[in-house]
Amino acid sequence: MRDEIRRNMPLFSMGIITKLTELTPRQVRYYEQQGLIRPARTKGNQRLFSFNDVDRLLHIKSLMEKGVNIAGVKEMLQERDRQQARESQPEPQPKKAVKPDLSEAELHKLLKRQLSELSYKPNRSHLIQGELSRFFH
DNA sequence: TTTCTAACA
DNA sequence: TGTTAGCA
Repeated sequence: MRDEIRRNMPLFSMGIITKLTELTPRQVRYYEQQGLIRPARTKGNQRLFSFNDVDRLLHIKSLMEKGVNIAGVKEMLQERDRQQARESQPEPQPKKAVKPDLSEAELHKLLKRQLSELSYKPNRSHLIQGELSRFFH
């Protein structure tokens, strides 16, 4: 898996990242504070982001745009990290329908939790519920 | 010129 | 989240 090395190679400055993701530097730094990403640093303490960081930031952005809060985003990304860990490590067990079912179920849990939290926000709640309703048949 | 940290009318 | 101050 030398592809992982490429994906994690620190390449992009803050300026490139903000253009690539359309996030503000403030937002990017805040997400780092929250432990959502951990970019490398230059000798001058400048952040250097990898393709993986870009990926995560875009993921974060899309979730935030749907009204998911930081806590929710954290859980979603943790779930993504768990799946990646399982893919990198040899999984000697059943080859097929185990991993997908589990992650799907957990995803639903998380979304339900989000939905109940959002119900206290009279403002956007109807929009969010409309977006998320397809997960609860 | 760009980015960093810290802090707030 | 925005924005600003003061550095490197």
